[in-house]
Amino acid sequence: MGKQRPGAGPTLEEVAALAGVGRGTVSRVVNNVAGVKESTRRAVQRAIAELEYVPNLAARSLAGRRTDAIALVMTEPDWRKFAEPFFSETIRSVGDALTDTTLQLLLTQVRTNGERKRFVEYARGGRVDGVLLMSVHAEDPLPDMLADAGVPTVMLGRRSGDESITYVDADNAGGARSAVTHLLNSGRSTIATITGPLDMYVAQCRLRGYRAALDRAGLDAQPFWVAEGDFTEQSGRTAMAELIAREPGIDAVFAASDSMAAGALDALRAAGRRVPEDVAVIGFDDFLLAQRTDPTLTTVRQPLQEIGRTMVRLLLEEMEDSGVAWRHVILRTELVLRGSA
Amino acid sequence: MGKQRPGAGPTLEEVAALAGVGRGTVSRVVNNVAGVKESTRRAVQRAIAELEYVPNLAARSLAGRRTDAIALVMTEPDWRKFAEPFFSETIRSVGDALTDTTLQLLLTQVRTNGERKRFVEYARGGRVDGVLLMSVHAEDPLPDMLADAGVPTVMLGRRSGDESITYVDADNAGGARSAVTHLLNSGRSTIATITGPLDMYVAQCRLRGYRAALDRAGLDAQPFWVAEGDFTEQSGRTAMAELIAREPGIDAVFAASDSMAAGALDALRAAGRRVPEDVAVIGFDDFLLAQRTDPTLTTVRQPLQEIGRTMVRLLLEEMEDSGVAWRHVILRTELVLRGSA
DNA sequence: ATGAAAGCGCTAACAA
DNA sequence: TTGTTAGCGCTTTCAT
Repeated sequence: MGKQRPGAGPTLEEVAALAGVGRGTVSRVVNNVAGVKESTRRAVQRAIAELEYVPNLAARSLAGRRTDAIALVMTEPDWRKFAEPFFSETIRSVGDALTDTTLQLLLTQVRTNGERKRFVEYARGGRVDGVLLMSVHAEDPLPDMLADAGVPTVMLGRRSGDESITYVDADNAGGARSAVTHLLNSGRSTIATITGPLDMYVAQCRLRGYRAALDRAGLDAQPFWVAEGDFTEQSGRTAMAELIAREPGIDAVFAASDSMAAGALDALRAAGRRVPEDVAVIGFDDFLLAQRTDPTLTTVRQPLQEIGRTMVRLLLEEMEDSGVAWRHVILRTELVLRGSA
Repeated sequence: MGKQRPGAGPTLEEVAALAGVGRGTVSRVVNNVAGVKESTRRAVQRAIAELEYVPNLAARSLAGRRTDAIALVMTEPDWRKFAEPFFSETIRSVGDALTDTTLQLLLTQVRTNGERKRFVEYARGGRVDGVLLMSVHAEDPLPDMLADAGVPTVMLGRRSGDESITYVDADNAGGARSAVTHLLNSGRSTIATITGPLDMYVAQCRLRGYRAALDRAGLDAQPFWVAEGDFTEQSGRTAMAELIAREPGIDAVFAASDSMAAGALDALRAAGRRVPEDVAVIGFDDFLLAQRTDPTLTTVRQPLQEIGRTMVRLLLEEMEDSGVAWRHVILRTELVLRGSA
């Protein structure tokens, strides 16, 4: 049945003995440090293979260096959201960005305060070299707890306009503005919006962009053109139904996520509206559409692949020389026309 | 900007000095070991608070005991599946089962062989006390690698009928049988099935159950009544379209996941079939429907909450006294009638 | 009830 | 190029 407990395996010392060298040499071989005669290296490797030696990671990180692990944290109290494509896509892009490294990616869900506390102890305890945060709500104290503990931290998105932690974000206001401007240019004038949860800065920004575009066109955004969702498809359906009830003359909708856009589309069709003839719909990319049969929705596309890469890069830099100032990176979005707007 | 690196915090020794006690005593207080005078305990706690002491987890696990962390691994090469509700539900149920413990749950995605290797080193290196595996394909060597390394391991589902690793599974064959029997009892006779990927034992079992029910009724399962999907909604749509083309007379469908059932429903409606009047549909619960507006599909329900609890319980036991024989637990399923069958 | 001391297995600085 | 050694911060006997 294998060994008793992990940690019951052979040690560096036993390998050294078998290979007839000192422990230092074995350590050098294991860590690929230059300056070991090729023949000795070979002998050590043979001993390692023979004993099926695996370094004890606790000892390694205690002795000084890296942990070789980083955590990607989902601070989302609503478990249903874990199934949103935005999460799986983000996880994937971060995983991809890590393929060339030896870093182990650990995902963690933080829903309750108990889990928050447990995770902070885990991170402060030095079990990870750095932390990536996604989907952070405005009032979440986790980023500051981590920063105060000196744990290198990078967020995907920000909690407010005045953020003192390194983050990577998409140009949400700009993306929303370009979407709505596009709708205006196509001759639409009664343009509703379905926002994300307004306790999230990302949702506020997209709403701001929507308003800015209308403003610039000399139009007043009517309060009853705005309905709040929570980024899920279901909430898009509900919000759209409400909007139609309030203002039957709507001829365009900007949804702050494309899950919500898909929901809105459902609701519009259920109400007998033709899309895009009667109503044009634009969503903000959260990658749902890539998985759907009907990829006709126009979307504001976030460069998620690049967001993942950038987060990892910033985190590695912060791990390298911690204490440096935080940095903010805003990535451009792109309007992808696919026929429904 | 906080401390330099994690691990730069105060040590046990400094706490001991400040509290005027020995290191052993501080250790006892931190670990809630009985046999410390109440006044001393208080003094130590004050010192801990004062210095904001957090134990170094690497040192702790090196010095002997637990790691206080377990990993939940998704061995799924197809990243799209991460968005399936089955995963988020499983994660949630395991997380819930862990609330009363001090164990940190780490999620890990293992898609490539590189990631597999990296994770095995992580686990063998003693960074987790145990591993939970979900969605394991038949040919995946990961479970054996972990077992050989002596890492306590529990799987959700099994890779074959002859599994030598502890697992928890639903009664897949039985659930499928009861579903199809129900359809037969309702007077249906041309019953198709959409299977999961047949390289997964779970899919084979559900197919076997389907066949068994037809057999028992004296019916022959026609080969062209069977179409293979991959558990996703999209694959359900495709498979259903194919089935209709092959056999227009289908009056019932058993889908091996309810994501696929939902897709099948779509395809049926698109083809002008009325559900359940013309065709009855039953899915195997993967929890998609809980999130949908139209919860009318009849499903075979797996007790996922209990599956999560059971996996955690078995893992804890295995961590306790490792080396014990493996155990298999099969949980009963339940047919939940909701109107479409 | 508490202090002292011996490691846990490794890395890194220092010698040789 | 390689061996030796001093810790890393904690748990855990063993005395006291």
